[in-house]
Amino acid sequence: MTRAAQTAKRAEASAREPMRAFSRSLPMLLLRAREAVMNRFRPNLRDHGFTDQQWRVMRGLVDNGEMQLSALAEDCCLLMPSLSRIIQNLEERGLVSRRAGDNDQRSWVISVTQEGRALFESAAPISEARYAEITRLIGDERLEQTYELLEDLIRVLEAPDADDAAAPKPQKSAWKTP
Amino acid sequence: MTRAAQTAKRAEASAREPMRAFSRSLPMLLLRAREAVMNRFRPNLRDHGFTDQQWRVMRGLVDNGEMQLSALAEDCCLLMPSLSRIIQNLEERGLVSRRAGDNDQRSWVISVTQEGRALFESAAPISEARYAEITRLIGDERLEQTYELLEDLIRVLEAPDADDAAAPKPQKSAWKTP
DNA sequence: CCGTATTATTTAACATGTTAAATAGAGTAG
DNA sequence: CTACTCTATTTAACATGTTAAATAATACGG
Repeated sequence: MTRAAQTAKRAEASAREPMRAFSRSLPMLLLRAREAVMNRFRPNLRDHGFTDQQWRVMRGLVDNGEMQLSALAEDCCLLMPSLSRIIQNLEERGLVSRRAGDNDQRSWVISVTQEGRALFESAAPISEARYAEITRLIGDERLEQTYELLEDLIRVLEAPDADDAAAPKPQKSAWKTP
Repeated sequence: MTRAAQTAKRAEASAREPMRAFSRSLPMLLLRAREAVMNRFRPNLRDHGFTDQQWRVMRGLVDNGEMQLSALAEDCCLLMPSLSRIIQNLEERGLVSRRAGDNDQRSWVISVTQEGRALFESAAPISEARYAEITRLIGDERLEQTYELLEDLIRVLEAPDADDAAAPKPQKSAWKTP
């Protein structure tokens, strides 16, 4: 049976079955896949003194230059309370610095220091090599398919349903019932 | 340009570029995809008093019946220290119980209590409905493709490389250099 | 200009992730 | 049987995830 035929057969079967087996459910597969990927990067990150999240922050800042905290949180997929602590940590280690926002005294703008950039650059080549290794193991074409499916998945699920099933955020100026 | 052609073009390009943009890298896409999926389930889980991980444990136990702690950890993708605390919590709430292993007094065997099963079953239908909703939004065929790609990804990355790049675990009876 | 609502960030409290060390039972060579 | 080694689980310590509340600055209607 071809792969396409297998896919079609399962798609047909999915209408009948109550829920996919736990270990093979979409949430578990995404969790295991991410763990499998991160396990390829972690030894290098740890060797350079970074947690996963600290590395995401450094990477975001190096890629984008100085950023406001809330934008950095969005970019790194971190909640503000987590990012707040992470920045404090990185700041104490002299890897990032902050300045007040230009037009808004509530906001902070974060950037990497020279030391931060140097440490990042000492770790980055091995991370790139790991990424190339992963690409080689999966194959370019299959990896591209994976990118596209995941981006579609994110786009579809982050958009609110027509019937508001996912508890949509209230709009900025919510009208009140008269 | 067809989707396949786009895929091929990007695959060709990937050999040149140093690393995919941070926000669209495989680790970030997997993280965002999982968050997007879990956000569909969380409101229901919280309504019933479960964290993500507590729900995984309950689901694993209901699916598989009583399980040894270490097997449960593997099944739920949890580290033993985390699972140890989670079981203590669920035990205090009367949702699971433990007994000593049959042949090994070090091990514990965990099972859901009647109350645990009842609470699980009160939350499960809405979770199933959410899964069906996600399936509808993505489409059966694309979801099946996603399952296959993720399972491949996990299988390939969890297998140790030929050159042991991912720090393979030492075998049970490691021979010593003579 | 004032009072109020809104927004950016931080803090608090508890659950989990992560790594190392501690505990205790099981297995094994001698 | 004893000493040594492994193995299953727990504890400890610190970082992050998550939710609610606190702070402080901004925006806005009147």
